[in-house]
Amino acid sequence: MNMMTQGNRQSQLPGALLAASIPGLAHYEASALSSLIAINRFVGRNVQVAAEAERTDKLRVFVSGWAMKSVGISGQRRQIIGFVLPGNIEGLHTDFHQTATSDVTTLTSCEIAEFRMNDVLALLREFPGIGAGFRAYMAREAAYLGDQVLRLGRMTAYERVCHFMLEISDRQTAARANQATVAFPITQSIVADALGLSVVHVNRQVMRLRQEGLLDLDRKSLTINDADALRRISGYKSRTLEMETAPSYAGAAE
Amino acid sequence: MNMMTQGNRQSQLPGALLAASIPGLAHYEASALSSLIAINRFVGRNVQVAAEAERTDKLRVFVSGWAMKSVGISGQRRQIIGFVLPGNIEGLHTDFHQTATSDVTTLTSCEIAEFRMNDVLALLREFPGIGAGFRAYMAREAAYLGDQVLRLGRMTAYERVCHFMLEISDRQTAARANQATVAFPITQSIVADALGLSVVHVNRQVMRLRQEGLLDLDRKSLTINDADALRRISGYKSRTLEMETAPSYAGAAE
DNA sequence: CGTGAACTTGACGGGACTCAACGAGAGTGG
DNA sequence: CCACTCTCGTTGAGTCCCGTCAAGTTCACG
Repeated sequence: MNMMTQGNRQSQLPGALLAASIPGLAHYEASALSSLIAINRFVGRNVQVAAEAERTDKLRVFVSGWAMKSVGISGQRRQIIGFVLPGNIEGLHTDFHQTATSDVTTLTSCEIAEFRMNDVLALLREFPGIGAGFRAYMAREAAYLGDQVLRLGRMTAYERVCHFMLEISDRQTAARANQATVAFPITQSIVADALGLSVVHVNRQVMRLRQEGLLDLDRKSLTINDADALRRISGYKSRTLEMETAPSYAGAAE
Repeated sequence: MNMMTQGNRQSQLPGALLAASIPGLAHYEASALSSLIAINRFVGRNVQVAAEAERTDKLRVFVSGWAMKSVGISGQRRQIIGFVLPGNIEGLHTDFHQTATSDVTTLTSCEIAEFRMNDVLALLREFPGIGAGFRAYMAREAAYLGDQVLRLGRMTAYERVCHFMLEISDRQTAARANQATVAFPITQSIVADALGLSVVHVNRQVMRLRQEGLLDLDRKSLTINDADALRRISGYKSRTLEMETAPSYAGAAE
């Protein structure tokens, strides 16, 4: 079921990528992070990177590729908690025992920069502002989780798909200009497990949205044709815009 | 709709309560937190303590009483994201703009210790271990959110109610010995909004669980008669046990 | 061109929602 | 002390959204 790691190599500047993933850092904090040593792993599709309740001492940044966080339930059923996209950090959400609270599995082949958690923690003692950045990052992840709860709890299948597509688009166009087409390297079966729906029903909603001309979707990419309509249907609110242009959290505290 | 604050007074030691809410702190870190100044507010039932997208500079600890975090959707519908119980911290999950990502509304009359966020942040620069404690606390909250996603996504109504009741019981008996009866000051309508079900259907599940003898429930308290059966039905895993007895996160990093 | 995974469509059944009515308890005011 | 009111809990009947089952199609890839 699982392919193994395909190769390791020393990266040029994974620390800089980590710093770039955390908005609101001061220059000296970012450069301190850049000095961290990491190992870049290249793993194939469908590889379990972390397991629930498994102790870990790694902090990972996804250089490229997608992954999912999921929990199994009673053997057959599976719920996807969230997705890890390029530039996202994984491994922050460990408890006091440094154990993960969900499985993490790659959905595509991925390049993953792995930091030693102890290195990161050592840096945190010297630069508290980095810790503030981590907390803000975790707060945003919690906001995504809140959106996921909202979708699953009180939305119809149609609304869920609209809301989900907007989030996927949003998270990829955060920094760049608003572009209609983004990567979409996941199957409808994955979408179904994320939205708490059956594959069949997800497909019905996608077909409907296609026929209405609101979006185009294939195995590789997603194109939003009418973002306003999708927002009207689902009540989607962006979580990224307000983050990326933020002032320094640490600085504001002075 | 909202009653106003009923009174303020200077508290004796709210900082100690804050420290106690964060497991894994060293003695000197806990005593540093204890020195923080707070204002204890007494608010009535159904008071909105914080609003989504509203800027806040407060960190709150609930001394007594329950509250809920919720988001509204298209006017009528409402989804409850999670609950705030006595001893819980609210206000950590703000983004870089220090804005909340959900509404917080009291479900009972509450005593709330309010800290100035800037005071807390200043302390964090001196004691990085406290920041680690906050991150671990946020990780646990994220785990609760993950459980919420699991309930809403892939569980039947019957399973959701079982899982939810176990969590409510668990979060109140964390430190104390396993007791069967815990406080339950919320209506079935609130449970419905948390579990993404209709009030009617929640009631049907509760009635069934009563008739099966698995639990007793009234407007004030919840009694778990057969925790094993409920766990078997819902696949519930405790999030508290592993936290409360944890070693120091900061210490482990040395 | 063969094979498997993913997508698509139809038919059918069931779990959960809605509507509706009634009962029970708590708080209020006369 | 007792009507009155309001919220909450409870139960039944009917409906619908969505899951399941099943079959067929398309596409990528060797």
